[in-house]
Amino acid sequence: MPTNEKYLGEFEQLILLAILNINNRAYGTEIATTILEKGQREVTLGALYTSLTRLQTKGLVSSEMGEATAERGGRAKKYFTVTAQGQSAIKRSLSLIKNMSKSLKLNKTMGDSIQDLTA
Amino acid sequence: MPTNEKYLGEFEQLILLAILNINNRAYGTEIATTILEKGQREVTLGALYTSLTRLQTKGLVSSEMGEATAERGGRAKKYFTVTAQGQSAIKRSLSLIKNMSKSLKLNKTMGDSIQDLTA
DNA sequence: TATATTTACTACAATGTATAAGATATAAAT
DNA sequence: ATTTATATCTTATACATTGTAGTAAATATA
Repeated sequence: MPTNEKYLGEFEQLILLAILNINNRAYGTEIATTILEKGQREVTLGALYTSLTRLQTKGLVSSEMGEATAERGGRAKKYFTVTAQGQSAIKRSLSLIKNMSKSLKLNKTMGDSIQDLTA
Repeated sequence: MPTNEKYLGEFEQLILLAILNINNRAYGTEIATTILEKGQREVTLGALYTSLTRLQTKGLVSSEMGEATAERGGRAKKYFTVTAQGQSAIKRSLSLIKNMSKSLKLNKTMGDSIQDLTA
């Protein structure tokens, strides 16, 4: 595989999708909350920042420093944005799953679920 | 997370979907070919068998030994089937991605792609 | 100074991937 | 018929990448 077509883990997918859901310029806690609400999945901030750093190293997200929280202060926020390369990566990842899941012959419960995804 | 709700990697997803595409009772080479054709992605057999063994350890697939290839012979095939637990896992995994990708505000190219996936 | 808020560091577990070796049934050769 | 060759398939081993969490560090406001 070419360098820019490397494997994208599920957690990385979730993070990219969460940032896109926030419409970019998203910071740690905000991303974690989005994944919890939309993805029904808890994440620890340590795990999240580790992945964000790796995604940035791979050029899939960029970051810029912001301000501290207004009410109570604290450390400055770091805002993340999905790069064009990141969009290509998530797009490719979703297409792959779509291609593999369509036209499956499954039991009813499973079939409905897949149909719901690809209909 | 409970034990049966552990993380499912992208490659593991592909393998489960490939076996389902074959309608179960699928063996190594056959699975690799399916992933290549439907997923547009090459896999080495070594990587595949390693993952299959792990999936079986987790109870997501079961296996049974079969016969050798008719024309040319060789080692006996090992047939894999997705278990009920495996079906639940892939279903959960696809639902997660669906929930995270719907109602995204993206650029046109990206938007069309996602819409195509979740419409 | 105390505390809430957020990020960075460190370490280990799980998953992805490939190369090489092993096993075995048929085909071919003599 | 026995041996040798070869195609077919699986196992074993090793290392890279990604997932995850606990803990420490930084810093603005109360």
